[in-house]
Amino acid sequence: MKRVSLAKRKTIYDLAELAGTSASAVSAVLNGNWKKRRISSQLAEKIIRIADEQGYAPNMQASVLRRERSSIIGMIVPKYDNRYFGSIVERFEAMARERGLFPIITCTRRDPDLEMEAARAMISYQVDYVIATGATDPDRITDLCAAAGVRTVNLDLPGTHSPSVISDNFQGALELTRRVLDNCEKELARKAPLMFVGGRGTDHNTSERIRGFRAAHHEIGITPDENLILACGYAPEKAEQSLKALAEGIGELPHGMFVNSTISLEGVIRWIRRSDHYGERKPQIGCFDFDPFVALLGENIEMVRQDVPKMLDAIFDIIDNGISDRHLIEIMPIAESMA
Amino acid sequence: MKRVSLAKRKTIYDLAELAGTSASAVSAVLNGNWKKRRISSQLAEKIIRIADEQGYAPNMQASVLRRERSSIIGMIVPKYDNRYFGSIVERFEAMARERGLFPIITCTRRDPDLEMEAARAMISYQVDYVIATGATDPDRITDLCAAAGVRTVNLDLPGTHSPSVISDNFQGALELTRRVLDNCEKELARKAPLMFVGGRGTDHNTSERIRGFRAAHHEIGITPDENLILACGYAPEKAEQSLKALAEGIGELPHGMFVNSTISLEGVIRWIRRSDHYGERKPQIGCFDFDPFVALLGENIEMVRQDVPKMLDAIFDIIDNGISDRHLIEIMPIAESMA
DNA sequence: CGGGCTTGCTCAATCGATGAAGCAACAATT
DNA sequence: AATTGTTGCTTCATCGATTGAGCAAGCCCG
Repeated sequence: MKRVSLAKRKTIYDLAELAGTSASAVSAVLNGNWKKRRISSQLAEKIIRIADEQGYAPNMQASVLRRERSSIIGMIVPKYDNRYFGSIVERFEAMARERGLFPIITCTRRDPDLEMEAARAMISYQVDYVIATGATDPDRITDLCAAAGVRTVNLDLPGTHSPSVISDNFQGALELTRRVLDNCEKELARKAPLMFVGGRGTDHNTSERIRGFRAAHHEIGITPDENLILACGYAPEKAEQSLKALAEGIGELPHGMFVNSTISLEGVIRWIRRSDHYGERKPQIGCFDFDPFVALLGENIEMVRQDVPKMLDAIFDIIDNGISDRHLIEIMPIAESMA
Repeated sequence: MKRVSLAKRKTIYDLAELAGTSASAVSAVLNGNWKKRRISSQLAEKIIRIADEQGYAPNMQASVLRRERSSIIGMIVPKYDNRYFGSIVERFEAMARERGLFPIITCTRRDPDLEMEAARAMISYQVDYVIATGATDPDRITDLCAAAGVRTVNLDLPGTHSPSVISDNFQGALELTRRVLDNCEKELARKAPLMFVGGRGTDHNTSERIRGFRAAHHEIGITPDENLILACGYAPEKAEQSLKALAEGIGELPHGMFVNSTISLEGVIRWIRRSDHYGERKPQIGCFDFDPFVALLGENIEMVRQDVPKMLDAIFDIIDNGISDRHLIEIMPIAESMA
């Protein structure tokens, strides 16, 4: 394979020579702090013109190496396979760029080792901040980063060693469960406990949502059935298998269910279709997370949408103000009414 | 806000001092090329132990500054709001990491200016390669990068100044249209032309898909109706509006349609629900792109899934082998049968 | 006309990692 | 004993941008 000889990149020294001036003048001008350095506006204009003509792009490695701060900000994210994380990443990027920060994002597929490796890589690239989103062990990440002098914030799943921004899982689940219970009662003309499907029983979000799920039952005077709580993981297959096993075990399933994520919902809907357990009379569903296609799936599905804009406002509030108290900010999710 | 005094990061000089050796020995050992540099394995072990104890993380900015290659690879992507781009990004990251490359991803929201700005930023970070995915103007990106000695490959949408990997849009659309035509014929007991909804008439993919759409009509001896081809952009709202306008214009719409992306499909389904144009008898739909929830939406929807694994294999084949001929690789998408 | 101030620059050290060149110590060979 | 070779390091220049220190020229003031 022939390697095309590629253009040598221009440096401030090249520009300095072309402008008949010094590299430090060029640097000062292109940084925008030439007023402080008392460079004449004539020289400044000339340098800017030449830089433009030459298509100059600064070498950020050199710049970052020399500076105190890198202005690089890292985000760790579990998956790109749903709208929730997709919108988090998209908005994060935009907000970082607005602030003159360069975002670096890494997808760790809920793998604790990959999370640590990603954090280490980010440290090596001198990030100023790491946002750990939905991390399996946020505190390990925080500790690793802290040792390198890198601040962290947790998003979606909370940690105890750095500030965290999460959804108000209890209130959100309470409200969502209320709606599903209500829909069921209207349809069946009696009160009955629901199922809970998906998520990891060990993670904060799932346990808070289960707490809200229980509370909504108690509110209307019924006792949730512990056997109907299936925190079987997030994967669609897991949800499908758990429902299958439960149906085989107890015969008829409840007419309503709380599903812990769109990803789990995928498995739930598939099982409903395949097994035809419910026949014509579709169960009432509440999904903790929003997807536009789910909204189109039928009128029997309620959703809450986690408030990504507010969550990221809170994240950048923490970052912009250099807050490091280890507190928890909970953002109320939004109930989505069917179109 | 009190600023916690943060740990000073360890450098190879710190490690050298601790090990009673020189920085270059430390560098050689931690790079793994200490055999070439004839460092004794005793010293190597000692240095590795100390680096471990100290939680040393190399400064990649310094490293990249010094090296010839950065081993950073950039990807530009339009959106994170669908499974197609989500899986592209997720797989790209994994494959880059497998090769010891550090991936940097930027979402440009189909904004040509943002695309250029993102490319410039990547050049500043000394990326070795840029993958321009679904770029509105891939050739401008290629030219900008080429001027800085950065190679590019196009993904999803082709360019003419660098190699491109895209779906076989013609064949994919041909096959998808065949299926929908066939489904329609079975239902109506007669042949009739379909609608085409979504995409930009100016982009290569859309025009190729329209060509396939037309070819499938001709194959069964009917003429596609040019008035039924609505390349109205990708946004759901656009699709919804176009359908509304068309329905008002011509009265009854065809019983089948080709939808150019899941994002457009969102608007299509919403319009079908809201307008109740089709009543009980749902239209036959073919969607160029896959989404698991769409698969659950009903039996009247056919989809083709673009073959992301094969596309990325082709991309990395080009990268690994340093190919720069400006050729076009077309990957056949996969027909998804309903569950 | 000399001292002090301002303006408008340049010089040179620095950030941390890398690797070519060099050097000391010892072994092997003639 | 002198030469050559090998082993196992160290030294130092370098990558490109940044920035404190410094310096020359011009101006003002008493």
